[in-house]
Amino acid sequence: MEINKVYDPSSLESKWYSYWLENRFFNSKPDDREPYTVVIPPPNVTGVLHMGHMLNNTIQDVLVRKARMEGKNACWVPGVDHASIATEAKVVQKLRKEGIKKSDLSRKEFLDHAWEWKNEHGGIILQQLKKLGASCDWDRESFTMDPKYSESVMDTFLDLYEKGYIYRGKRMINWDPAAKTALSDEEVIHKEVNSKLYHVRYQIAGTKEYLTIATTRPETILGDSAICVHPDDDRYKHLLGKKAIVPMVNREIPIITDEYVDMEFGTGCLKITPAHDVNDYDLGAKHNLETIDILNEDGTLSEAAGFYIGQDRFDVRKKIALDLKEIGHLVKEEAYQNKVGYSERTDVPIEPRISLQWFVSMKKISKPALDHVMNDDIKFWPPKFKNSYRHWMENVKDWCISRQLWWGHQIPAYYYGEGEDDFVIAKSPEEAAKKASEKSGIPVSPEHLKQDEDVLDTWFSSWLWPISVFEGFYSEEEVSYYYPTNDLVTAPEIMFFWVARMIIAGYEYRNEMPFKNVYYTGIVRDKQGRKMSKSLGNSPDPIELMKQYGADGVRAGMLFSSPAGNDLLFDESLCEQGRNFSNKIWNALRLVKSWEPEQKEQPEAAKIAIEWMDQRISQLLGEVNDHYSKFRISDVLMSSYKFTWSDFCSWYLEAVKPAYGEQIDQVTYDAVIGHFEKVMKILHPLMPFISEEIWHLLKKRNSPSESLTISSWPIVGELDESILKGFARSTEIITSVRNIRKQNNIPNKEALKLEVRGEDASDRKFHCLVEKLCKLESISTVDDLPSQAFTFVMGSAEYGVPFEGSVDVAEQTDKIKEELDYTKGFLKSVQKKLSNERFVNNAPEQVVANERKKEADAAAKIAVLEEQLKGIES
RNA sequence: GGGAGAUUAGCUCAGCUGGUUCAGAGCACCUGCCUUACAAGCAGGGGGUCACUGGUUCGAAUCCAGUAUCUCCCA
Repeated sequence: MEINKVYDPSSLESKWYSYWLENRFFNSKPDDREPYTVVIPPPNVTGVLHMGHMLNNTIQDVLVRKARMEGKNACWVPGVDHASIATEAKVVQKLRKEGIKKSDLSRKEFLDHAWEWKNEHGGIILQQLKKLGASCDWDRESFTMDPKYSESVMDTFLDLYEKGYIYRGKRMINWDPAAKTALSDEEVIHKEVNSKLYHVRYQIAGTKEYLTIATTRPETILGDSAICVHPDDDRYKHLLGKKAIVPMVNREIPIITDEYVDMEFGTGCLKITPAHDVNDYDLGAKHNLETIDILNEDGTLSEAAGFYIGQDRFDVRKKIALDLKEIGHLVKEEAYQNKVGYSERTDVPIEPRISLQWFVSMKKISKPALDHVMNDDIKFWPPKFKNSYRHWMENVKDWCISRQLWWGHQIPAYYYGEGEDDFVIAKSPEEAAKKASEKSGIPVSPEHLKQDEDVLDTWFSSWLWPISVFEGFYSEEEVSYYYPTNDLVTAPEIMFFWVARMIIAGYEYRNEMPFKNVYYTGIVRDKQGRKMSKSLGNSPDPIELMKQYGADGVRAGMLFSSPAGNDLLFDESLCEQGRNFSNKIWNALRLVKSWEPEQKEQPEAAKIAIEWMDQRISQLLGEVNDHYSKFRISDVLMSSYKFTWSDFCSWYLEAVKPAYGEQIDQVTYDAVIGHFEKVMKILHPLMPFISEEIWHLLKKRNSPSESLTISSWPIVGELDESILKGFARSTEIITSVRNIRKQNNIPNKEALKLEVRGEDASDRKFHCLVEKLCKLESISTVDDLPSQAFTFVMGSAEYGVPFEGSVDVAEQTDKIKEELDYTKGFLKSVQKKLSNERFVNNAPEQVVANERKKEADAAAKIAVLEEQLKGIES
């Protein structure tokens, strides 16, 4: 059979992916096997595949494929979330291009457009994941706005409202003036920015005196309702009870005291704008201050401001500074660094704003979620994230869940009157009418009800993900089998947004954890350590990468340097390394397939190599299984990589390789195929495509049921250390002999002899290997090594390669002396330790015994070297 | 401002309860090789006061304290 010299993944990958799908290897139904469940962190429906997804989904696929091979009923549920803000923005933008304004559309018309967009362009990312080899059960694809899913969101809202966890209230919230919606605290990103501190003076009413405040947001003085100083601040004691006059608007506001004020900061005078600052809001409530909302929802100034009406807040900031200067109220401006909240989605500065919103009261409902993580019922990998989780949970704030958007789950609140409390929560207008009639005491018909215009935060639906994807609110059939899921693989960035809330929902609705393990991946950064982002343009296109290096190559590339929770400095050369690895495996196959076995005697070297390979695979499996159990996926890859390249290819295949022109014997051939199969099994979760391809080339497989994807994970056998040690020793001898060849320019073709003195009998078993891999004519045991020889010492055994012609005596002597010096120094340090009574008395017996062995070994080696030296010099 | 973590070879990182896994791996680098699977390769090789300063100990990369630098999270 002709096999290409270079591995070409392009056609093979699509072939195998289709094959897997056709044979429904990824589909799962409850049965009597142990389930292994993973729910995908649903990407944003507007999303396209980026490197973060690649890392995250590679890891999930590795875990899922391994579990599948272990005989578990593996179920990986794919899907996307509806991403209220992002999708709505996308649709608005698209409509604008078509000349349609959102404000000209009815809610229904807008949603029709949105659904059209979703059906045409939404969820591209799921298609892209197939290129990566993701073994999801695609029949289970979920969307957070599917009918059943939506119903569970409504029911949850209803339930939590009835339990008293959901309330409606006027609060200070984070307002996104671009998206014109409220946001939760988690959707605000605090960034350090260079801004200015404006010092503005206010006249004291009825005097010629002034006081000066410092603010980064001078436009908000139009909404000031007090000046606050520290009660102990002697500078201002005489002003208490007086009033200050707000510049420009000339409003008189009280001067009050509160210990909240930091006397050291600025001038020690704090202006209070309850409508536009969280802390000021609290102070305002405490001191019963007027709240003057000077901003419109789009961030322009409102009528209440009195000036600059309709102008943008940032334009006004510049203008008011000039105008204040003009009237002599701007004392100074200084450069200042402070943190400003930005919208996670639209990246505009957030405005704190008071508004009527819906909230989930978090304190009580989140208690079990804190406890079960802290006691490791749910394990975090790496565990260091428990700290920040606890911190967040212990200081959890109420969750603002209403969004002033249309795309999403419309809040099931129905208003029947103008009063703040004139509403009911219901699943349908009919039900609402019934409830409203009861509540108000007057008959209300559905037509008279007005449903809340707002939709729910997207996370209010995705927190139900591990339950709702199995329709767990309506049927036990699937959820009782698949829930709790096993492993969640996600980014630490959404620990609060999502992970914490899923845990809360899990305990609230199933009284059980949603997953047993949470594996936090690192962030994919570029070589310079910068986060990969669209705006920086420093992220490669994953699809292009896969074209270039093969999906397996990219998967390996992602895993090479991704210890759990550590950021990954991505470099394309890692994918290149992955591709090279694919090619290495491919060529190992070419070698094996070039053999045509025949009935003949098995060489001794092959027999021993096979024995060793059995052991080595068992040893590797032990390591790999251990790494998996600790979610050390990059170590799984590294162990498998080194094993395959070095042990399997460089040592094993070379050891069993028939001599040129000869054929291999059947027994060895069968063993090699068997080992190759095991290697493919071990590599399969990491590199599914090439391993499946090779699996089918190694042997004719008669039916899809014999595919690698659904084959069984190999069993770890009993370890025989003597074989592993013996082989390791023989590789050292081989390396030494090769070294002699190299240093003395002895061509490979020239057969050499090796003479040995003082070797253990057990080592002779491996002589045939040494002979073969060093191209030796013979190995013989002698009493004295010839003087004309290149020599080396291992332990107390001495090896020599006899050499015709003259040996450079001086060079040989130097070499031996160097080694002798080192060994003597080593012996001295060991003896020093052993002569220390406190060491001998305090150290564990085993440690002391080890030191004694070191001493004996070193002494023996010194004896050999000294004798050698004598031999040469004589 | 509060908290968490990191600092080991040129780069990316292992190194568990202190002692033969103690100074490691992969990549990069250097030197030889177009050796009949693979130059996307083979064989060999050189690189590190384990950030710094003290302490505990018979013994410290490992434990403790402080210092410096960096990263992240929260307010």
